[in-house]
Amino acid sequence: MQHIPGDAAPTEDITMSRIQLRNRGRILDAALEVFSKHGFRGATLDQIADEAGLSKPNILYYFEGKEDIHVTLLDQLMDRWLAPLREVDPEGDPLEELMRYVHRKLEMSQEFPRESRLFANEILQGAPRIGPHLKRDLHPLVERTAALIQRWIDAGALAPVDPRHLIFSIWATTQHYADFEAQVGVLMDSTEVHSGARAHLDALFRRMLTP
Amino acid sequence: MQHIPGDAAPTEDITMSRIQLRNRGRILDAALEVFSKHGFRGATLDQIADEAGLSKPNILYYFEGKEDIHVTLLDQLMDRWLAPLREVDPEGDPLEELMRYVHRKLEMSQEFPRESRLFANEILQGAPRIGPHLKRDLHPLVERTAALIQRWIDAGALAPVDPRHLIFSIWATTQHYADFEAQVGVLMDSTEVHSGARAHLDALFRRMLTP
DNA sequence: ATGCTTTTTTACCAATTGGTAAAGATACGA
DNA sequence: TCGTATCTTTACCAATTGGTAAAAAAGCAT
Repeated sequence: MQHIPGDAAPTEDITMSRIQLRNRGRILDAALEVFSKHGFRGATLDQIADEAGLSKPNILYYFEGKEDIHVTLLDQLMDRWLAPLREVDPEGDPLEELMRYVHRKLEMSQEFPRESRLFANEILQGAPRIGPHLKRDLHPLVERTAALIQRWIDAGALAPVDPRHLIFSIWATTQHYADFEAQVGVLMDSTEVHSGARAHLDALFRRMLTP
Repeated sequence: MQHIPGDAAPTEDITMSRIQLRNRGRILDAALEVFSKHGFRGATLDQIADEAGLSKPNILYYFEGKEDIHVTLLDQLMDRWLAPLREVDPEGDPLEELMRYVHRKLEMSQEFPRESRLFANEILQGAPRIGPHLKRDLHPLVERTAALIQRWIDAGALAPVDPRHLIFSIWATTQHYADFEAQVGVLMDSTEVHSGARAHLDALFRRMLTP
């Protein structure tokens, strides 16, 4: 009688049946596919329903609406996306910690290109739905990391760099391989992209950061 | 009697009246605004008409349809976008030529953020309309430039880099400031973005490329 | 002014969109 | 196996979408 799925669940899932778990999963995966390809406004519920193998009304049984699906997707994404930055260890070797971050970001771009594109789409369109999220979660995390990098620089463990711009450059170069895949694919044989990118970005940032 | 504007003009404008020139300009500018914000599928003719200060049917008097506007915009853009790469001078000083390219790309990202986002949107969505254009125009240009860079490296004038990945990194880092402006704006005071980016990218690529 | 062309508006479509109501089918515990 | 709660389908909407037909209004050369 309760009909949890779509209803604005205040505390979110108290319990979810196996069917609910499976279908919500299918829907979110289908939505990731469609949203990452066409952006929020360009995606349609029909496309998502088709991709998920469910009827449109059935999808609206599990989610309150198109926006609900999109927001759920972005929320889930944020955690996974910020994790590598959180794992930068203040106690580790500065250069190796940052290089590990570069490599993890590149691997994520290669392993989760749809997620990268979903995020890119949202930011491109002015971050209308994820904006507050960025301010609340991303901003303090970047501040903390920038301060850490600055301390490392002051200690002489890294070459002097603007920490925030460095972070931007890492994001830009790694995500480029996912977000601009259609362009990269035209210009390079896709077999050599992976290893080539790894070696190149390693050299680029190692040279930049070695004192 | 001829009604040139929207009609599939084979050789394009033979002559265009002042009104045609003005209104086509207005429409393309409005369309750039809307397409760059919402992508092709997310943009509507009504929005474009509104932004242009013209009625929807009037817009369809000047262009064959939504797609025609989009393609026209992308065609115009490609020339401007590829110009800096074309201007890399094989006779100039290798390092300074590439640094000049970096700075020009960054300036374009700052001066024409809408164009950058229009392009990013198109690529993100798999380059459905500009794909052939990329293969025909961009690919040979990149090949040529990559070969030039390789020659410079072989001559010992540049540090050894994968030329294509270097080009990707330049594109990624410079366009990031336009395409991800919504994110950059959350993380940095917008007054320091411009000069900071310039100094940072100069250091990044100079360090990377200096033999 | 006149007659012609170019431009703009008004009044429409047919298709697609996100979303709903309610009946029907299915699972599942007692 | 029965009853209840969960899940799914069918049959719809109202709003928006890209686009058209045709009349009305400007321009403009003579």
